[in-house]
Amino acid sequence: MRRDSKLSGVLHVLLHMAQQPGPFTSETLAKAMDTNPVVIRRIMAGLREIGYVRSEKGHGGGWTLACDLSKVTLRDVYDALGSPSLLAMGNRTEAPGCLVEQAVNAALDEAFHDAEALLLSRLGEVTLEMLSDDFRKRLGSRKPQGMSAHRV
Amino acid sequence: MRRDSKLSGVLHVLLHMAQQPGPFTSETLAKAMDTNPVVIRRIMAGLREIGYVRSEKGHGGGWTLACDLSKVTLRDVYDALGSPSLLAMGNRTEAPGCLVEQAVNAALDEAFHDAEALLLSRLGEVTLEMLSDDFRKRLGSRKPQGMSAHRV
DNA sequence: TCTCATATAACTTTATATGTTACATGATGG
DNA sequence: CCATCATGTAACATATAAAGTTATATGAGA
Repeated sequence: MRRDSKLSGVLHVLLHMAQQPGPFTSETLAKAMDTNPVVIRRIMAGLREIGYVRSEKGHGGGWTLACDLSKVTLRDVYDALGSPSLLAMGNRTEAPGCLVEQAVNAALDEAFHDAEALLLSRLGEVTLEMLSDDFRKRLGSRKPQGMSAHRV
Repeated sequence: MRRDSKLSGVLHVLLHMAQQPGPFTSETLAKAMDTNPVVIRRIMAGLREIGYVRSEKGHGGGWTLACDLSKVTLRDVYDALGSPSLLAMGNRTEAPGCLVEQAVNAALDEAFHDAEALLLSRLGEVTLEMLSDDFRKRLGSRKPQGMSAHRV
């Protein structure tokens, strides 16, 4: 199954933005992400509605961070994307008349629910700031002489 | 994203088979599952290789359970299906040169891994026999006067 | 008013789960 | 033996959704 990588993508964008003051055009971000500007606008739209980023049109426009990185968790970002389903597996039918299937669904649902809850909880423990710090640490150990530039 | 329902489907088949002695033809099972016989053969192939079911050709042939239901867990069945990926989300790129993406991946991977581990652990706690017992309990409370037939 | 940049709808591409058809193989019963 | 039944499997078709692309509208500077 093709795996949704919007969360991974959005975090990538946000972290890039956190390394230097904005604004960043969709085209710039798209190049860094090796994708299309429209894709960037699409995944950023949810974040804008919630106020994590702002967008400006025209000359000197683009995307700007508008949140406290230490207060936004990966869970928050996930929710801003519309809380897409986390699991690649599901029940064959959700409200089956077949009692066998009901028994199967009940068992699977419990396991699925627990796993989802744990994942959301873990995402809620990590802030964007923690990610940014981790990035800078990686940058430091790779290029001890400076940290103004980094490969995309 | 479309969710994989092979596990749900296989369990459904196995539980149906557990309610009465076999063998069952792919066509019979397909009707009960509202799908195609070839689909049944496809999802049963993995189980046969591991020895959870047997298949016989020709007259009187079909699929037969060949395992101790109390010893086979949902995790075992999942593995027999080839251990398909459990999560609907993944990293944009797995081995990125970008340090930002490495930081993102590291954080997500940890959360993803923990959730997968929990899910597998939960699946490992449930045996086919437990599911079968649960089914019979549901059947009993719905049709107290007998338990030879059930809706599909 | 020209250029830049976002906003968004519509469309295309790609991946993959699922469904279907066709034919081969082997087992059983007459 | 040979007709029938059933699995085994490859090949093809369909459905759905993620991701990419194109086109056009809108608004903000210079």
